[in-house]
Amino acid sequence: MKSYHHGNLKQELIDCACRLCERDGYTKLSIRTLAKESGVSQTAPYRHFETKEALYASVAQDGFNKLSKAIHVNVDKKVTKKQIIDMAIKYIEFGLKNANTYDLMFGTAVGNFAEYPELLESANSSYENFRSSFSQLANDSDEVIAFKCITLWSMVHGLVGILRKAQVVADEPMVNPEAGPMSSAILIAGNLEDHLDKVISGIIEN
Amino acid sequence: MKSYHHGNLKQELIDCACRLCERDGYTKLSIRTLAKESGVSQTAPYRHFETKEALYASVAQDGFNKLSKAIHVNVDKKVTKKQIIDMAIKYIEFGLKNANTYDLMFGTAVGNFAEYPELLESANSSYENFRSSFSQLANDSDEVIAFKCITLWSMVHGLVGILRKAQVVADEPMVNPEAGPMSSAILIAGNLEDHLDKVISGIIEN
DNA sequence: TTCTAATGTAAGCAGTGTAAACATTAATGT
DNA sequence: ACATTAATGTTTACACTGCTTACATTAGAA
Repeated sequence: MKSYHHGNLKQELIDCACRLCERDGYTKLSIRTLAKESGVSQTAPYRHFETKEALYASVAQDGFNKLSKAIHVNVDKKVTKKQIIDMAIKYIEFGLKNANTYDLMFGTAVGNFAEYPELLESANSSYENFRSSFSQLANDSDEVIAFKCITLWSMVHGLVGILRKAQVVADEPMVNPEAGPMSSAILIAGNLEDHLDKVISGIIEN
Repeated sequence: MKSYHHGNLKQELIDCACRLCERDGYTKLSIRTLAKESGVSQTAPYRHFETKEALYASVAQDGFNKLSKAIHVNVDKKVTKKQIIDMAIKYIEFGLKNANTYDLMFGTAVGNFAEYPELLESANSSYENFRSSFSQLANDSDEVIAFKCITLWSMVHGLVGILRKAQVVADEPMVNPEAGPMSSAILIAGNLEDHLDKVISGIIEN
């Protein structure tokens, strides 16, 4: 005996979309299957998401919230370099374990975050905790800290992208493991903490 | 008086796809419009590309070839740090000016490069020139050089991604320019050479 | 010159995002 | 308490997509 109104459709759609996006990649997600999965007509989702991009935005937002939790550091106590290294590791792990969601967060599927204020808010706040943690490490001006943060973030963000490609190629036994940049990337993956220690030290001491 | 056979369809499809992918993003590209553009039936492209992904692979390969040219450095003469900085700038410029193609090269649209040997070859060779240039800068072991290369590449690659997001957000006047990481990224963009000098020096001297 | 492989076409399937018109119900104002 | 309105659902339909299958044409090898 189900009622005409679902009651909690929007959230169920988001949850379902998060699951499917992460499992199959956002490209494979269709609004129709999503609706079917929630036992609702094909076009019902359009009452809650104007376009598919808006749905993506919600999934991405959820991703940023999860990322925030994953890398969070208590900034009330003095933050150590080790904590920043740990943060970087957690970030990379998040990117690798939630690869498909990560695409949605940092790819082009959602063109302009400013069109989705909640998404922008979540994205910014996941960065803010990182920035304020990092700022405790050195006595730099705000501007210098901003530079260093972007540098570190770029590197870690770039590593996620490269390590993912490396994994794919490495899983393919046809490929000569000596060739190309990917084998080097694999090296780093096996030695992540040491590597990040060096790099982060380099950035801090500029 | 046009003949039944096109004569040069494959190359024309690739060229056209490159143009359209860069203009509108690869998501917007359809095989049908591509066929129409080349004055050929809808299914003709399938004689040259088994799937759409195979077509993407060709576009990506073309992208890597162009990237190689854009960042190429003569390794016969002694390579200087300034040349590496220049290389990084050229790389970033390429990523920003050919943003949509860059997506295809480094995103997930082409899942496994190993399935497209020519693409893998082009991708690897664009990295190889960078690596052999960089290796002239310091007297490190191959392994240390590999680490440093990946570090620098990650950072530059990450910067492309972040600067792109920053541009989008910055072009949207609704957004408070003081908020979030993107305004910091913009700072870096305006001061790219200095920034890269510092970072690259840091990586070299580890 | 014949045969075959390469390359083109036509028709059609199953699936997509989304718009428009309509149905049902929850919320609200009197 | 009841009428009205807004929110949320359904049906139908359009234009588009990637891709398959069966068939047509032609270039190049035997």
